[in-house]
Amino acid sequence: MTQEQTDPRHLDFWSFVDHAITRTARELPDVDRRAMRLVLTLHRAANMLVYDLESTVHRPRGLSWPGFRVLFVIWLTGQVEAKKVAELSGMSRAAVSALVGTLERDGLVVKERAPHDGRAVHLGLTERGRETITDAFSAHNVREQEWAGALSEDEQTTLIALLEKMTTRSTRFDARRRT
Amino acid sequence: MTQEQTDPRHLDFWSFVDHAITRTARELPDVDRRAMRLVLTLHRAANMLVYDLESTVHRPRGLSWPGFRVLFVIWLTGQVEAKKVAELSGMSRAAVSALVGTLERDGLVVKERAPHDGRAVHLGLTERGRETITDAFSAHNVREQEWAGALSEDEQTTLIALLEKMTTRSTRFDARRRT
DNA sequence: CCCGACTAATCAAAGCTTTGATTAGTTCTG
DNA sequence: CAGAACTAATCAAAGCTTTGATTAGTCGGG
Repeated sequence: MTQEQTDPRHLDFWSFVDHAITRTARELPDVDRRAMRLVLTLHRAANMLVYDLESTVHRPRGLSWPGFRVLFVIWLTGQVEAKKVAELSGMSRAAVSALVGTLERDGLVVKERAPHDGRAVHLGLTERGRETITDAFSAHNVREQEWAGALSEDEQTTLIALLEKMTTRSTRFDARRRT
Repeated sequence: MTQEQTDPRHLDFWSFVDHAITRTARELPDVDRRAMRLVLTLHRAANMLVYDLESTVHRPRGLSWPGFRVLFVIWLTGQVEAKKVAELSGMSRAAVSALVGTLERDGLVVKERAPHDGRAVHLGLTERGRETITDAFSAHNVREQEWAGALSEDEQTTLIALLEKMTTRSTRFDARRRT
């Protein structure tokens, strides 16, 4: 019932995925190892990337990662409804609402009632918001290039295509999305 | 200075990446579009995957995504120090400490002082913890297979290889990692 | 033996996220 | 035109995350 335990002391961040797959397959023989490795690897890659970008680029500029994302969306769309920002950034409306609170307090975003709909709020950047996002995005892209540079251009193109294929096909089995 | 704004109302979650790249390249001509697309696509894929797994598999079983990850690591390693769990799961020690608090309260994890080091805490699963993680992981893997099934086996293998290459090479430019 | 350096865990404060309820404003329908 | 149905935003409560400080225990050198 209880699995035999090997000594975990030799494990580290890098060897953990292999260990996890081997051991899980022993416990649960029906497991699809390839799918398991795919999800573990994808999750880990995204986490590392975000942690690195946030700590080297955004926090030093006083932005959080979600704050950067919201600012980025508003920068690219101009005046937008908060609802749209939530949809485009993949966040919940409540999260955007809270986030805009701090961005407004920090003088990066302005909020005003929409002219033809008393419920909606239109968001826009302040001058300082614009300066912040262009500076942050430039540094962000430099760092992105370091990450992408681990792969050849063809490899990058392939990776993008595979990720896009996986996400667009996820609608076929009704993957849950934020509404 | 201020960019001309197109009407953002026609934009949606799927078209946003293309729009973002086109518009950013217009504003900041030096941007590397491929690197930009890579990071946007990777981040989005990982988010969709986690959101789907968490809402269809884990929340219905009373687990959060981070809670699942911690339980998973303890399941695979047996008795471990909290520090090791943090290292293997890629979380901070403080996060693990807080998370273990709720997992212990929910009767899934037990905490005991390490025999030969009065500072360390050893973590283990309760019987209920073991039942919970095996049930959750089985459902988790079924769902993973749906995601992976969007790609052929060769494509899955390629995707895994590219992600691994990118993450292992990230050490070459000193990507920040949690310590 | 004891002091200083180190290390494990936890705490504290601030911020972000989630779901579900609430408030306010709009639109459809009879 | 009034009420019902709907929609945008916000609030509330609970949980997770981060960094930096604190507490407690270990260990090596003088």
